[in-house]
Amino acid sequence: MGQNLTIRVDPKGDRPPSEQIAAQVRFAIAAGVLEPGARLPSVRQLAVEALVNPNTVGKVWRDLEREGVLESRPGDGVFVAVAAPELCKEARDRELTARLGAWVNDARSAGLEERELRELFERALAPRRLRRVGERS
Amino acid sequence: MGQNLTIRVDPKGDRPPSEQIAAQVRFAIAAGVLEPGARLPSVRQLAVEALVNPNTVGKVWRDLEREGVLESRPGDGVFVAVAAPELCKEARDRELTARLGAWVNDARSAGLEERELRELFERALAPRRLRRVGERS
DNA sequence: TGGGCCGTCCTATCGTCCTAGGACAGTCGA
DNA sequence: TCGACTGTCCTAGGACGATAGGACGGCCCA
Repeated sequence: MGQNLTIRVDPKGDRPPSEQIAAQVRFAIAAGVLEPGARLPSVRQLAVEALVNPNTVGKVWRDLEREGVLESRPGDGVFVAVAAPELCKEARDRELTARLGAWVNDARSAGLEERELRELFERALAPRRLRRVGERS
Repeated sequence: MGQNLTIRVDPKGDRPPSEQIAAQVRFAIAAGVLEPGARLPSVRQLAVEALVNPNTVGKVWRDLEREGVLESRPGDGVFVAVAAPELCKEARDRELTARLGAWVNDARSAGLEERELRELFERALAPRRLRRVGERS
C-alpha cells in the first residue's frame, strides 16, 4: 500500500470542498491506503487535480496538522503522522456512528418502522445484487 | 392526528435552517402527523418558535408550495395539499435511500467490512452498549 | 550557488445564504 | 367598515467559505 490516493471534490456538494478533502484523507488513512510517513500531494498539485484553489488545499493540510494527523515539513512536503491511523479511526467511527444515528432518528420521525429500516439497510448494502435465501450474514 | 407539530432548528447545523424546516415538514406529512388540509403555523409564529427570521419560514412555505406539498392562501394561511402525503413519502424514501447509500459508500471507502457495517447499524437501532468497532471482546 | 519545488501567509474579491426591517394586498370576524 | 391577522415582496447588510494573486522563507539537488 502507499501513495495511491485520488481526491474527488464535488463543488456543488452540501459540504464545502475543504471538508470533503479532509474527510477523504482521514478515511484513506483509517483504511490503510495512506500509511504513516507517506507523502501527500503538494498543495499546488492537488489543487490542479481536484479543481480547487491551492489555498483551499493548504488550509486542509494545516487543519489536519493541528489535529495531529499530518506532519508538515516546510520546503519538503506534508506527511502522514505516526499517530494518524489511530486518530483517523476514532474520528471515522465517531462520524459514521453520528451520521447513522441521525439517519435512524430521521427515518423514525418520518414514520418508518424498524422492519422498513432494515429493508432499506439491506438494499443499501447490496444495491444491485439479489438477496439469496439463507445467505450467511 | 393533526396539528401536533414542533419544528426544531439547529442554527449551527451543517444544513441551513430553511432546509431543516422543510425536511421536518415533509417528514411530518409523510408520517401522517400533518394531514391534507391541516393548517401550518404562520410565518411569524413559527419564526418565533424556531428562533429564525420570518423571511426564512416564508421561503420554506413558498418552496414547498412550488413542490406541490403546501397550498398557500394569502391572507388566510398555508395548508397541506391533497397530494402532499404521496409526494412526501416519495421524497422521504428518496432522501433516506440516498443518505444511507452515501453512508455505506463512505464507510466502505474508510475500510470497514460488511460485518462492521451491520454492527454499527444494529447499535444505531438499539444504542444500549458502547463498544468500539472491530474491538475484540 | 542557483533554480525549482515546498508550505505558509496576506489582502482582496466574489457568491451564497440567512438576517433585518419595512411595505403591500388579501382575508376574516366583530 | 375597521382592525388584526395572513402570505408576499423588496432592499440592505453580515457571516462564511472559496477564489485570486502575490510574496516570503525553507529544503533539495545539479
